[in-house]
Amino acid sequence: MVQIPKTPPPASPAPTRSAPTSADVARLAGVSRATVSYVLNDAGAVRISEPTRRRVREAARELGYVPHAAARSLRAGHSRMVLMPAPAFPVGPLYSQFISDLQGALGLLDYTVVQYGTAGLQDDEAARAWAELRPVAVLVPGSGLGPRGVEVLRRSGARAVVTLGPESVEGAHALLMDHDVVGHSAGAHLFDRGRRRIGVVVPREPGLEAFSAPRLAGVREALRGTDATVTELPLAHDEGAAARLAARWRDLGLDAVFTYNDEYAMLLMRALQDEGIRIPEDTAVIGADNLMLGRLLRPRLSTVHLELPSGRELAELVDRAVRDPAAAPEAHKVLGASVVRRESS
Amino acid sequence: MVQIPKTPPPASPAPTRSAPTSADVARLAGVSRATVSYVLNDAGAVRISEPTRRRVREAARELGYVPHAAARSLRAGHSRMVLMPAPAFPVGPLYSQFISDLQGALGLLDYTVVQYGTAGLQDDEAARAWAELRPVAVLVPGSGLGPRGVEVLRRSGARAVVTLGPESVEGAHALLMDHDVVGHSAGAHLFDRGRRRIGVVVPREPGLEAFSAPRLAGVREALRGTDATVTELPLAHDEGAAARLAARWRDLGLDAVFTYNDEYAMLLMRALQDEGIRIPEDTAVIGADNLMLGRLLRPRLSTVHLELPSGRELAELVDRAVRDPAAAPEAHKVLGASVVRRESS
DNA sequence: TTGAAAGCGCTACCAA
DNA sequence: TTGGTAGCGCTTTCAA
Repeated sequence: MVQIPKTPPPASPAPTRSAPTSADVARLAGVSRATVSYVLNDAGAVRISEPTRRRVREAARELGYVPHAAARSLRAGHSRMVLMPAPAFPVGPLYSQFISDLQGALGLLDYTVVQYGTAGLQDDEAARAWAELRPVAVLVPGSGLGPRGVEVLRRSGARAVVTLGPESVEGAHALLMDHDVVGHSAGAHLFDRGRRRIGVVVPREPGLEAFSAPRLAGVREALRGTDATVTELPLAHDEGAAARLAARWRDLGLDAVFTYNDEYAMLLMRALQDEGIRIPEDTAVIGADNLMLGRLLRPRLSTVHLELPSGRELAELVDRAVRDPAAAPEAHKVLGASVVRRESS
Repeated sequence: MVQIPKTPPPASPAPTRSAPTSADVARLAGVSRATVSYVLNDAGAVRISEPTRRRVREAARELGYVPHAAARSLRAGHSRMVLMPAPAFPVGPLYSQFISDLQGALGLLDYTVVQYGTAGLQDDEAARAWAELRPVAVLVPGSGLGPRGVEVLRRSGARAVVTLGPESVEGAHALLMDHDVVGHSAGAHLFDRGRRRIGVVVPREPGLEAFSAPRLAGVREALRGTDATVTELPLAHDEGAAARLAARWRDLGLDAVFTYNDEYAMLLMRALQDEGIRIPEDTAVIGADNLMLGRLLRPRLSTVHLELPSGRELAELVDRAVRDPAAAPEAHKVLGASVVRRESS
């Protein structure tokens, strides 16, 4: 890093006097703290004269008063914070978009979404860390939360715990996103296209098993009882690995491959084409996630389009659960999948 | 959404009795709240007998006691929360990775990173919302924070405010990530390769101006005083737009193009190739961000590799600033750029 | 219409 | 070695 000298060392901004409190505002406005609270929260029950209101607001503005969320929620006994663990590794545009939507939708319902950076904590440990913040609801993607974690969160006052993952957890609401439907769609599609010796790419990258295993299982399921075979193809997301796999492609004798997602499809297609294998004549290829890049490949990539729940739907589920925390946990199957056939299959 | 009936409506998990407090633990263990606090925080100054410790821990475990972060930090007068706004739109793998690293590094220094979902709040409004949480430090990417926002945060007790963006803000530390170096590298490279009529893709997507404008400016800068020309090419990230741009490519008479990043490069390359334009013979192409996909394109994509600061470096800057909040804000230029030449230029 | 004061859960000082 | 207690900043009930 290159230090850039600031021209005039700016007067250090006021020797870190601590933050103004409502008492400071009260003092400056010449009223009590209660009055300050009434004014700033637009308390309906109490009538405060207009001149007083003005004085209070003025004082607050002058001091740069910002209420202290911790104190407030301590007093109130609850908050409107919805907590999610921050993803530990880069996630695709699909999921990012989903999070954004969800944040927006929950924001409309006056919740505040907070992504908590849980670096390396495991299960119950993580649940405890989250519970310390006393969120009103917790949303957990993946399968990192067990029944004990759910229990910890509920006992600490979380009125809704929602998992987004392959299976439901005792005591928690569940948005079942079983990725086997993705594999199922892909497998059925390839079978319909007359393919019988079907490869399935399984990423070697850690953290992806949660998705890859069900997708593989879905393919198997779709082909159960047919004469088609399924071959598992472990593959790291780098060129070398793809080239090595492509080199033994003819020996594998596959006539189709489901590549886990569009990015692995691009990787593998490139390697196969460099190897002289024709797509789709020799090998049909289908990806998943319906990313933009699939349309840019040649041949254009067939893919499985994922239908995630809308942010609004999930936000409403959370809100319902918060309002009636005693209700039995709901479990919803929310992952839809549809094949987008292009040229590669 | 499809409702899946749970087989036995599970006994609603204990009529939401509220969370156990340290007083509950004390009562159960037959000690005072002070003792509970000492034991659970391993207070060094005080010696508690082993049997007592055991009783306290046992009681805490039995009740599922989790300390209340708000109460704790209210009492302590500070927290170790580092707050960042959650990105409002999907960001690339580069930035996601950076955030992850940063979270890890700050975690090692015992900070907790929280991404705050600031849906639609603007500037000062957002700053105030963040300030309510009384974070010890605030990290703000982009240019959404003005001097007033910084002031609000500092007055509310934030000991470090760090901006990650094109320019430094009065009162805040700055990690200057001026993307003009990216454009500069690209422009210089294309010039060195003998190109003189240079196009620069400018994404139409909102939210990207913060990056695209400096990248464009960098190209201009690199070519200032030469005989080369720079042509701005607005482009939306979809096939149709790319095809339309490609259709008038020959009229544009460009012999090189810097595509903003690798994804737009892929989009445009595909459209150009479909139009029969040879790369790099007719038009040289260079992207940026050095994504995996560039290596998979044919011809292989030249790109500008971005050197972001490591998470550890930034974490240490934050830590320094927190420890000495009175110190004059530092400004560091942290964005490095180097050309990775492949086949497309 | 406004103020006094209790108390949310926690920690740390001082006393026993 | 342990307990009592004040007080962090806020809201809200009760009194004036």
